[in-house]
Amino acid sequence: MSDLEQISLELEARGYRVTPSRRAVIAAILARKNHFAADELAKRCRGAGRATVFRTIRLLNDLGVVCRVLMDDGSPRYLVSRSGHHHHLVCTECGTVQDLDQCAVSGALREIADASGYEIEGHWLELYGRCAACRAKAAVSA
Amino acid sequence: MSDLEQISLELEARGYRVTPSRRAVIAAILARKNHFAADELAKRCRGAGRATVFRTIRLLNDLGVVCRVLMDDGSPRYLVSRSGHHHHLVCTECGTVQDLDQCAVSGALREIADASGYEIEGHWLELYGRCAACRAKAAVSA
DNA sequence: GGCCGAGTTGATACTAGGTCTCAACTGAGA
DNA sequence: TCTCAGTTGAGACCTAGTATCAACTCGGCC
Repeated sequence: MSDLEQISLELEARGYRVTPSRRAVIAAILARKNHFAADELAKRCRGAGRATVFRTIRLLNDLGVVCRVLMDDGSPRYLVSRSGHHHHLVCTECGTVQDLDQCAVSGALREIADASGYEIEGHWLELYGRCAACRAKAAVSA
Repeated sequence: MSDLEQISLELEARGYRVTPSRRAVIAAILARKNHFAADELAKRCRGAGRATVFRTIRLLNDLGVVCRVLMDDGSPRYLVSRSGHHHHLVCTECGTVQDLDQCAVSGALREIADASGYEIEGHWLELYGRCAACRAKAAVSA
């Protein structure tokens, strides 16, 4: 079963209609190799209007099909990603984004909660750096 | 020495002029008890235009006088805060923001760097939860 | 004092990244 | 077939800024 079909089934299972516009947006998203800006997708995606593209991205975000990444310049991007709680490693050179399996702060949260009196409900973490490939490239050219 | 004077001196030391507009923006910022939106400040601050308010906030951000906090709904706010690397604990109920002394991820970063091959250069972390006061209030009213 | 030039200002236009509105369309079920 | 909720796209609008540019300010120099 293709990813498109899988996502369509997921949408139907949640009571959403799988319309041509939504299929177009999903196909456009799946065609992207790495992250994308919502507006850029709206421009490329001839099969759906801007509002529909934004709505569909939000829908897929709720479904856990895509997730939002904040780049180091603060601009938001979207990424086809696994669902559930995870974080991202963003390469500041080539822009690739890598999922992080473990949650780097889960251990520290309890400590912080104890110290501050807060009941911590959520957190937002992005890591920025240079990926192995870019480092290797830099080492060769240096 | 008042905070306003201290910041003015800091600006002068860096070669910036301390103009009436800047003093008005700084005074308006210092008058805020908690975080504020840049646009909201621009509306309240009669002594300076919108562009100047945004420029001054950026300047103070560079100086480390204020810092940017991302609320849990994604909207940016500014906060008079200590300079240097630190994170924030945002109360999702009353909106107060508390500085976090320790960096919760510094320990985990090396591990992640080793596992991923990334050279980690920076990170962005915000924590969201309910502060002690809001929890106490909820416990009483329950 | 007058001049110069860099720094600063505010109005305004513009941009990115979205959300809201609303009339029109669609499609599943009665 | 009718109905009605879900969906759509155009376009207006919003927030959070940045860019532009002519005008202003101020310190230093003659």
